[in-house]
Amino acid sequence: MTLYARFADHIDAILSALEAEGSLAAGVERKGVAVEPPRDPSHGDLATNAAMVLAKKAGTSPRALADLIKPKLEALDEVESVEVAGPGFINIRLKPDVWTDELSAILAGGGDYGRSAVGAGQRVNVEYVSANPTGPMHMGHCRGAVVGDALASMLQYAGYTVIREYYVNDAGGQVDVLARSAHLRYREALGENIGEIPEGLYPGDYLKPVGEKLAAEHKDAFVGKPESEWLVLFRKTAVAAMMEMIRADLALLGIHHDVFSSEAEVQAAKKPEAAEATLRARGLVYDGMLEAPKGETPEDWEPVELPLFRSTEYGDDQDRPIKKSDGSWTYFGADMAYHFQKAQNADQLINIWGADHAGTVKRIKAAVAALTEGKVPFDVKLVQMVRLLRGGEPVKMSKRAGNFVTLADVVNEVGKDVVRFTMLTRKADAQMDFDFAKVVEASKDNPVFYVQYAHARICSLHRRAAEAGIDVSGVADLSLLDADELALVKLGAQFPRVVEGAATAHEPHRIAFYLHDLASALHSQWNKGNDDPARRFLQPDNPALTRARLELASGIGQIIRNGLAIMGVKAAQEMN
RNA sequence: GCACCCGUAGCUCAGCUGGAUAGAGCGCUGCCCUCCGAAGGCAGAGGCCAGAGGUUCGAAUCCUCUCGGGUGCGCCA
Repeated sequence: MTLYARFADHIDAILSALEAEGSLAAGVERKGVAVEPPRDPSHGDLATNAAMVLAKKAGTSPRALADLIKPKLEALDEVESVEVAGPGFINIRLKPDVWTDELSAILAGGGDYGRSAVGAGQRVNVEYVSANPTGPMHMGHCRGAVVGDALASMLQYAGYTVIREYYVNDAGGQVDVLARSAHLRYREALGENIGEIPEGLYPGDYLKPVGEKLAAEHKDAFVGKPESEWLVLFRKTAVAAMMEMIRADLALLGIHHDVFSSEAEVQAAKKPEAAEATLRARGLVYDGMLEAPKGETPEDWEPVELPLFRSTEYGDDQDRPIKKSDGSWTYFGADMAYHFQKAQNADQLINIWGADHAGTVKRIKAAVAALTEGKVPFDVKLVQMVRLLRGGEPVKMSKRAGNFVTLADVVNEVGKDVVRFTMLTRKADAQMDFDFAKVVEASKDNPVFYVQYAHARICSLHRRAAEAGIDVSGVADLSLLDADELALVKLGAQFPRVVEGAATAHEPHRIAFYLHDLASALHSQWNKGNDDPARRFLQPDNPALTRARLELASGIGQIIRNGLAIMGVKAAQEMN
């Protein structure tokens, strides 16, 4: 239980006591009452808005209610002083030993400090990456991969049971193109001169091994044969090869999914039919005319009758077709069934999608709401584009030539940890620049470096203490820590709160920003030692003080490690 | 035409699901730096949170409208 949760309970108990005494109207709704660290530390350690939130409903004034709460808070062991301020805030200052105890709790908790039970074991399905199996991962996929993976880890840390899932789009036209491209490479492997790769097929060299494999296994059995004889086989083989490649690329980033779901299997299992039947029975699927798109109507527009899902019922702009005029499922028709399948095995769904799919969010949300009757919360996080730069200049890419920047290239150049951290230094829905030169820069304006450096400094302290022969054995007397040092503990003590907030908001970037703040505070404390040697962590003449300060450093280091672990980044022991 | 995302310091961005005097880095100005670990430190200037209404004890945050940017918009995936 966090400090904040503990005080929320205290406040709750105090309000109940006031009700029992008759000094507060009974049964007042307490929603909205919060205990938070005040923005300005001079206001104290904790603040509650209880008096302001409840005053009106209780028919009293905020100050009057605050004055009733104040003495009861003052009576608590942990509380040093209480002030009523501003419009009715109650500011609480805690005794120093609350913070030294918290430091002990950090050290005792170790890698588990900051874990939380807010998730209460709820099953959350996080679907991310889901890149089409038509080639290697490129940088366009990278951010979603990292955000999704960090989000999944963070949810686990916050007490959710997480399913990491990848949806393999192996049923559409694109994988047919892949199969044809593979057939070309197959003929090439058999010695045929295939010349230029025709427009519309995948030109990448990565299909050569697939062609070679097919040639070795089937000799010339499918040369000059109609598609109907080989398409299914070639598609299957090529998709499997692509997925193997994609998994390897993801492994470079430390990403491993629990479940790979195949669109083709969803269709083969007749899931779309089942979803359609369910919705038809409730009048949510009907056969109707698709409206022409608004704005400029295309000249070749022809109204056709199709089975439509009544997504307008759930706020979409238009009802959406679930089948094409040839009777096959639309992407949406299958995706709807797929989400229904996920929802049957989870209490909550999260999708990480590229921002280019923003236009389809409403319909899939509508589908999930309809199929689960609103019982399964479903969040779609849109991840914005990453602009690749090198020294401020945009990196040139041409899709046609197939020379896009691959994820593997980037990871090999700057390293997994740098990629992962950098991808989390911005809100997911904000655009981001990724500059090869800047992300590896050893300077203060590179948050990756700044956080790692703080951790490395902490590690070095322990090495230095040993080298200097300072005796740091025995139990540390944490009461030797001064106010500035305790301020560092206070910031560290916010970690559990940050994790909970970030987890419930599905915003892993908050961990990165928090770690930057924490690192900044550590560096700042460190720098005080430059002007005043008495404030350095290592005090050769004072082993007891050194011991206490090393504990402080260890605690901060632990939190940095825990935060980095959520992000999937390894903490550096030293900088090179 | 419609929908979605966005508009916060000169620049790049945070802002803890509605809290007190709106923050950080870069850049700028002025001092300081042979320091436990170089890859700097401290301080200062800089804002009508795009604009206008509304909701309430209280709004950068929620609602409506306007302006300005980005993206998407047929049975594609």
